[in-house]
Amino acid sequence: MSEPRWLDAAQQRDWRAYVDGSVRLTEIMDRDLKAKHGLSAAEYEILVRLSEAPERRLRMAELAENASQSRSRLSHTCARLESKGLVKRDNCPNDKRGVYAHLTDEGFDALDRAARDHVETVRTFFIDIIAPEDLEAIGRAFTLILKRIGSVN
Amino acid sequence: MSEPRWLDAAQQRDWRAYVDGSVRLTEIMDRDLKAKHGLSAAEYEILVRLSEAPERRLRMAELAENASQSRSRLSHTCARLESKGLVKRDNCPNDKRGVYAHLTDEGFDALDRAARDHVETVRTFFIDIIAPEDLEAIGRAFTLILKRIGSVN
DNA sequence: AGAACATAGTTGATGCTTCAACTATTTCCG
DNA sequence: CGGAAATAGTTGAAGCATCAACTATGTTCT
Repeated sequence: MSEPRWLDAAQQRDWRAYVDGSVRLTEIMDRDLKAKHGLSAAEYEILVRLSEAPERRLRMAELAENASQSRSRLSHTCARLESKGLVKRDNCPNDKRGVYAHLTDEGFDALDRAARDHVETVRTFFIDIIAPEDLEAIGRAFTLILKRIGSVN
Repeated sequence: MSEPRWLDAAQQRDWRAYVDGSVRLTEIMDRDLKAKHGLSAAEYEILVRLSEAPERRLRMAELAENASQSRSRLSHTCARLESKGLVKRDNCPNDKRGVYAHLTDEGFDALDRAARDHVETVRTFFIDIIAPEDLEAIGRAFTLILKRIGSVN
């Protein structure tokens, strides 16, 4: 067991800023979405991904992947969304194990309303206060992180 | 109700990279900490903040603030940590409403062990793959976000 | 064909988070 | 002083996430 390679002062400062900032940012956005539209972040993310899919529908596994959720979590959340009438699930004709989740018209409208508020919050607490070149740096960094995580799983 | 100011393609790309990346990064780190040391991220964060405080103790409210947790959540999590013997709570002599949470020796050791693994994970998925100047950009950006959020509450 | 294995998705139990309500103490201010 | 309001912290209920177990179907290989 070798000595750990501790972070230097600058690394620690930046890492901490990220951890604290992202925790609080997430909290604000979740609360906002819930208060104004009754949607959890997980639900919102599912609606977004479905809205962008061809014919506004996706297989459960693909939806789980896109929304960065476990299949179990997706099943539960989808059940809730379905009971709200925002999503509907149908059997897949080709693969009898499969299920398509698709956005209902009502779901699309709910998403549209939520997204209009959401983008303002994203601007207020993220986009509009970060220098464009820093935003690019964030994009680069987290794309790398995603790649790194992908290569592990 | 005016038209929303939608994000342009680059902003959307960077924002999405951040959202997806941070969700998956958090997930990996939480899982790692839980598997190797039986600690949730919330528990770990509390131990860290206590370990850095003078005399390794803090008032509950201050600890909640430092660890970015609600007081309610802190109460629950502290109760769990206390039952594991990692933290102890005592009444505050000055303020009879107040409570000090302090790290036990056992808690300090548990944190030390966890931190040694944690720093490696942070390096593997964050520090070591991000260009230093991009890391600085992240530090700058999230410090601004924290300031922005702080000025709201 | 058919046995072994892999994949798709769901379910229920357990545990953590959130929210609102609550007690107790302290501060503020007429 | 003394009542109103603010602050500290806890609690229990309800909601959401995680985990392991499970059913059902599809794929592979001999």
